[in-house]
Amino acid sequence: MGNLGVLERLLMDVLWDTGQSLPANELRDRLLTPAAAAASRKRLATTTVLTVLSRLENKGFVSRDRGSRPHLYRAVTTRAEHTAELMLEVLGSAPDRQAALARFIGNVSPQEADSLRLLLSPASAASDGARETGHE
Amino acid sequence: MGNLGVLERLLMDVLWDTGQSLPANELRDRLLTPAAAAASRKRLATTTVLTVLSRLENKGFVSRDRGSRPHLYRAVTTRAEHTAELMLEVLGSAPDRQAALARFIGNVSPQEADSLRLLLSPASAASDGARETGHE
DNA sequence: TGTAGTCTTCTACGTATCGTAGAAGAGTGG
DNA sequence: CCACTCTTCTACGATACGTAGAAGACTACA
Repeated sequence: MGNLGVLERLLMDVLWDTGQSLPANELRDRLLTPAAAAASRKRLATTTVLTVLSRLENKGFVSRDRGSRPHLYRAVTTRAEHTAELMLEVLGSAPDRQAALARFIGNVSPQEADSLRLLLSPASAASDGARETGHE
Repeated sequence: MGNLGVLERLLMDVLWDTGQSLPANELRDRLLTPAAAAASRKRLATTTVLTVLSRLENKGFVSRDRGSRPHLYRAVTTRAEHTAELMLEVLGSAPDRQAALARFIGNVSPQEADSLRLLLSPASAASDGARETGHE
């Protein structure tokens, strides 16, 4: 119980990219946008999108506003949260977390290593941490 | 192209736990060992194990010594490598890596944060890095 | 060297997930 | 109340995976 299919992920990416609540039709259209269309897609039926959105809702990735008439969908978490969660999940599934972390660190890019050092420095260690990195 | 099914993973865990090359039957038996049997499993047919091992071989997770008569199977990578690779893959799939890393750091346990600091400290920054953590 | 026993390969089936979408029902605006 | 839009239900094909039998390949011993 974690990962997403290709279309599911594509939709999440659209939702993540716009921070907004969008109706299914809008989402369908944005799947043709250069960003998403990288995966060379044709126009999908609206019902297809709705089906996938329902599945995403069940999985807890999307919430839906049933009040507005065309229902509005939005991502429940941010992409960063999702990514981090996945990483933690992977890490958690290893009995040898230390070793895994070592390997991980040994393979991130130097810039990322720098970021990590910064993020780990006492200054930024505020309990919640991780709020404003502001890139995107 | 990355992840493993439950049984596939169970087998990999057995292979990772023993560093050795093992024949299919031995692997079958070790699936009943407390460690693996946590997933409450009954004894599997040898062919089942062989099928899964073949699939793992195709996926590049396992290599097989066809020279020995009962073929011998061993893990191609270590679990730590695998875990790290997965983590990197997840991280790589995020356009906002910085933010993802920030979230990640914000949620690892304090001990792990310590480990990370250590791993990132100049002392251990030898190019290859990450070799001897020696835990397992 | 023939034969029993072991090991491997091939083939196959059931289930879950996911992409895909039509058909029919529910709600809304005029 | 009627046409149109939106949603829900149902469904089908593909793929991955757990599972294993049947048949063929190989080994070892008599």
